[in-house]
Amino acid sequence: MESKGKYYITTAIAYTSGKPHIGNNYEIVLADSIARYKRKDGYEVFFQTGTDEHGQKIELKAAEAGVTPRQFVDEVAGVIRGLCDLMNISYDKFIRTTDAYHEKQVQKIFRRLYGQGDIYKGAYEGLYCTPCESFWTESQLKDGKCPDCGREVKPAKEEAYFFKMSKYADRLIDHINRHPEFIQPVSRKNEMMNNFLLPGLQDLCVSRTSFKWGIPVDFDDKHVVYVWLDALSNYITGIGYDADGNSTEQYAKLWPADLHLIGKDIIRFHTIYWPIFLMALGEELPHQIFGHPWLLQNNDKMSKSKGNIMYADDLVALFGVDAVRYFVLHEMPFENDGSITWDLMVERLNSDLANTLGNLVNRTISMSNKYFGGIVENKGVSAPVDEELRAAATGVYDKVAAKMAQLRVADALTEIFALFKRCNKYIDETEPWVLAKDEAKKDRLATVLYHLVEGISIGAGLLEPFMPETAAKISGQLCCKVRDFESTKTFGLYPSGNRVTDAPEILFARIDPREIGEKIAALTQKQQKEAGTEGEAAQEQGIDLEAKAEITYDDFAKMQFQVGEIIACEAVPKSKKLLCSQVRIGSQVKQIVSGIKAYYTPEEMVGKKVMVLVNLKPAKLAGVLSEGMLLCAEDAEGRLALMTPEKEMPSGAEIA
RNA sequence: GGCGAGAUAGCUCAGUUGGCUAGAGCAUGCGGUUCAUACCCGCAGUGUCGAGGGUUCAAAUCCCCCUCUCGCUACCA
Repeated sequence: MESKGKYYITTAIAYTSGKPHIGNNYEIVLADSIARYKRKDGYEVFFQTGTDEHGQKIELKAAEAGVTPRQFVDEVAGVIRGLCDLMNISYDKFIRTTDAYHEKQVQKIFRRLYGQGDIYKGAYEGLYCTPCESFWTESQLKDGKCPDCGREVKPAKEEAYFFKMSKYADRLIDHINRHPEFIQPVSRKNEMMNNFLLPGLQDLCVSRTSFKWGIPVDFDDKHVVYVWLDALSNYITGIGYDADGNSTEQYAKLWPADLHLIGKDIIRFHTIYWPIFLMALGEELPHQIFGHPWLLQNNDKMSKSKGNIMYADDLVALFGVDAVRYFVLHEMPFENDGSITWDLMVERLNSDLANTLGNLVNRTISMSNKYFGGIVENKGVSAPVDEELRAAATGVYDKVAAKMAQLRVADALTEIFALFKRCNKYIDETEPWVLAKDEAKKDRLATVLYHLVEGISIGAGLLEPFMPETAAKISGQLCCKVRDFESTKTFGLYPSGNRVTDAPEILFARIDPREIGEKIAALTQKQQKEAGTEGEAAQEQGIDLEAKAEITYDDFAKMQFQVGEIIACEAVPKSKKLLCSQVRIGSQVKQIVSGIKAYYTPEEMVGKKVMVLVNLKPAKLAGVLSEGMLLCAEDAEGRLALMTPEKEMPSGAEIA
């Protein structure tokens, strides 16, 4: 077949901090389907995926596990790659950000951007007062001087490198406006424009000194390269980019990427920072970035303590690879988050895979064996009903192509299944078992079965990119090759006189919801047990913060913490997140506004004893005066928990 | 607070530039059939198309306003 050109597709690389769940694997199945489809459609596809392996979080997790970061990421990257293989992902390249060629290029890229002035050395956390040994941000300064002692402050020694984002902002805005397809879905484009580009881009800090597990800046080895500059570069280093201008032929051929497939949470990095890095390097921008929605369970994020994490390997063990592929592809809408529940999955698999498709193949083959000893022969005795089947079958490719052009994979699948449904209907219309009773209609019967086999064969050919194993199984049972796309447009290519298998295997067994329910319950329990036992100790995902500058005891002593009792609380009108509390501290009552409405109702606030920062300068929030701060702990998802004394303490008690 | 998206049958959702009895799939009920994995085919539904107002010969579709969800974002002390 003549090549339609190259097609370079990537997924986001997976962070090697732990085993990914099905919500993460969804993306790679989607990418794989697109890659397989394009390949089969005549493109020279290059499909890259991989793992993102640097960062402080990994450094800490490795320490916790008592291994080196390298050992840790080797282990997790192996698990991730194993899941890819399990899901039958047809990647051409699996890149790891710890690969030597990648690290070397990232260093070169950094050096080059520094050399040309796009990256400059600055101070990360503002200004330093030497006598006080304190860092200050500009907003903290008093008349440009140390708010503490009133002396001059100097730029900090804790330096960092920054990238001049603003320099390229206009060009990027222009590019986005000229290429409406650049950011998909379009609603995301508006978010990026309105929230970041139009208000003015901040320069981005692109190095860290607070941890070591990263790619060192080669001319200043206190610093490691910021993980995003490192990670994003994989899209070019993986295909042979060289920052000194000696990029490979493969690079010349493949870049720019045709599609970066990513989750909606990292759209900002891919549609703003990445294009700007590329501009600075003088490289072309990728054609399209698609931020897909999430696969959620009951509109809930998956978590171990809820016991509702679905892992690809568990699902595959329960349902099989293609059933899982089918489910995630079919259930994912285009723009909104998709939901996944066990009930939904069982229902889908039973109705679409077992009933519509599996049973169709099974009944067809079984009739061929019963009536003709497995020989499928076109005797050419046609009837008007045949024409509809023929038209339906040969028209599916165009319909699928139209959907795929818009990356509407779920809709493409629906088109293919419409053909299988049409085949089932055809059986009803032609009633082979009636024909079989009449010797004179034997040739008509043969023709009908031939048409059916042909319809199934075409369907299988179209199904291959999405469910490769199933397509192979069907073709195996029909004893023919999996068809290419071109041959799905012609009806009657199944070799007449061919013999199908005499022992058809069940393609997809029906699932008994009760039986599967028990297995699921076992999985849930196992997860909760793990979360319960290990969760409190080492297994708990720790949270790491950017290290702040050291402070003295005097700094600490300046803050007045006391126990406060909430005596009244109400929501702040016109605000989404604020609660306004009246807090009794000793004999005085302060009004304090806090952004915790999402986690506490005003009713449950009342009566609580909480930790209050009392001597904070009052400020207005949403127009309401706030005279202090309620202290909260915050987890990785931003959930908040008020700090309360562990034993009963009177209001006003000092916390020190 | 700013910007944006959405609210359509029991469930998941489609509904192009306004047009005629508002659709699909699944689930439900009834009928048919028996080759097949208690499967397949047909029929039937029910819907104040979130509330209210307006433009129009005609609105789920355009305008205004309201309610509620959701996303991104903010110096939420």
